[in-house]
Amino acid sequence: MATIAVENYLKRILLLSEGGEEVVPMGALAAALEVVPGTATAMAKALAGEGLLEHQPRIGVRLTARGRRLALNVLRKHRLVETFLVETLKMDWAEVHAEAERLEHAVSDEVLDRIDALLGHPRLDPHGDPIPSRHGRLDSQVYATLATCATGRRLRIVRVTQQSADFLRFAEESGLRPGTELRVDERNLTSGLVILRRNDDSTLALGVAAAGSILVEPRA
Amino acid sequence: MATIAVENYLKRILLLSEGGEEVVPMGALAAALEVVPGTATAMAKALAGEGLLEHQPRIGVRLTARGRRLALNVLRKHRLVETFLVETLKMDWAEVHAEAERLEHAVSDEVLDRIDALLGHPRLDPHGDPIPSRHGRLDSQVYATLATCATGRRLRIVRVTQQSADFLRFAEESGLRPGTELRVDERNLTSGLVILRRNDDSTLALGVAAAGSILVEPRA
DNA sequence: CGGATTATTTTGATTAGTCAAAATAACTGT
DNA sequence: ACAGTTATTTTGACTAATCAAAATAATCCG
Repeated sequence: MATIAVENYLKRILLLSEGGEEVVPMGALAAALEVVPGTATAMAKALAGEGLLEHQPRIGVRLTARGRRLALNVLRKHRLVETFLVETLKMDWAEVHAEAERLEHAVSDEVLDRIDALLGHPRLDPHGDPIPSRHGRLDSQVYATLATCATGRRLRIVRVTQQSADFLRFAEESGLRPGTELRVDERNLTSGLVILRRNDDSTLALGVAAAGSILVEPRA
Repeated sequence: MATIAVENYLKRILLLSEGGEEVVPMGALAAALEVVPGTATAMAKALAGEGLLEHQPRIGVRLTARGRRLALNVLRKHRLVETFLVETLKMDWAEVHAEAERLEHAVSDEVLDRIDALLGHPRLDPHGDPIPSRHGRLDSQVYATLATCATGRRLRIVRVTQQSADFLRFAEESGLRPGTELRVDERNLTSGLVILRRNDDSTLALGVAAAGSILVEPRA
C-alpha cells in the first residue's frame, strides 16, 4: 500500500503537471511539498523504482500510467471529501482543504463510493475544481482567469484555485464564489491591479496574483 | 501532535484496562497491538517520558490523566465514525471497524463535533459500545455475557464486543444484534457449548468464547 | 529452596522520511 | 567560451517505529 508521503508526492506531481503529462522539475515539487530539494530527489528515485514515475536526472519527474492512476484516486478522495464536508457537514469552504488533506489518506474506496453516491455524484468540488471520475477521467478544461481574460465582458466564475484559508475567507466575503457573475472593469499590469465590477455595480480591487487564481468563462 | 502509533497505543491501553485505571502488562499490550514485546517496552518508555503514562518496569503501564484524556478522544472518534458509517453511509457493521481504525486518526475535533450533531449525539455505537462524551466521560457499566449470565432468564443483547468482520457477519446472520431478545437454554462448560433460544423458539449453539463477547441485561 | 519456565527489557539492525551542507551539473550573459 | 549563478544530486546524520535475538528478572512448583 502507498504510504501517506507517497500519496502526497504523486498527487502533488499530478497537480503541478497539468494532469500528469508534463515533466515537473524537482525544485517546483520540493517547494510545493515544503521539503528540501534533496528529499524530493531521494523520493523520486524511490518512486521511479516502484514504477510510479520516470525520473529524468537534472530535468524532473513525470508520472507513469500507474502513478497517474494512483494520484487521480487521491485527488478524487480529496475533492469528494471537501464536497462532503461543505455539503453534508456544512463546514466553511475555507476550512475544508486542511481537513481533506488528512482524510484523503484514510478514506477507503468503499467509503468514497458511498460518499459519492450520497452527494449525487458531483462533478465539481466547492471551489469549482473538477472531481476525477472513479476510473480516472479528469475534466481539465483550460479557463481564462481574472488576470488574463478580456476586460469589459460579462463573466461567470467557474473555479477558485488557491486553497489557503485566508484567501478563501476573503473570497467568500467578497462574493467571489463559483457561479458569481461579474466583469473586469480595468486591469493595470504595471500597478498589478485588477478592478472588478459586480452585477450590482459595486467594485472590488484585486492584485494580479489573486486575480490569477480565479478562473472564469464568458457568461452564456 | 500525537502520531498514529501513539494514538493506537493509548487507545489500546485504555481498552485493556477497564477505563484506564488498571495496570496493563506489556505482554497483553504487545499482543493486542501485534508488535513484539520489545517494541511495546520501547514505546512505553517514550510515552512515559511524554507524561502520557506511568511505566512500572516488569509490571506494566497505566495511563496518566493526560494519556487517558487523549485515549478517550481517539476512542470517541472511533465509535462516532463507526456510527456515522453505519447510520449515514449505510455500511455493514462488519466492515466499519477496519475503516474507523484508520479514520479515527484523520478526523479533527471540529469535524467530529459536526458528525456527532448530524447523528443526534448518539451514546452508543452500532455494536452497543458506549461513546465517550466530548469531555471524556465514559459510561462503563458492567454487563453479564451469554457465557456468564443465569440460564433460563429472558435477556436483551446490549452490546457485541469483538470487532472481527467474520464474527460480526455471523452475528448479523444469526440475529445477534443489540436489542435482540433471547435466553440461554443451556450451558455446558465442559463441552464449551452455549445453547440460545430466540423469541420465535428457534435455537442456536455458540462456543463459550463467542458467547463471552455478547453482553446482555435482564429483559425489563 | 532452587531449577525451570515465562515475561520483560536490552541491544543491535532496519526502513521510511526527513534535513544540512557539500559536490556537481546546467544555464546565462557578456 | 568561461565565470558566475542556479538547480539538482549526493552524502552523512537524525527520528520514529519496528523486529530478532540475547540478557535479565520474576514467578511457579516439586
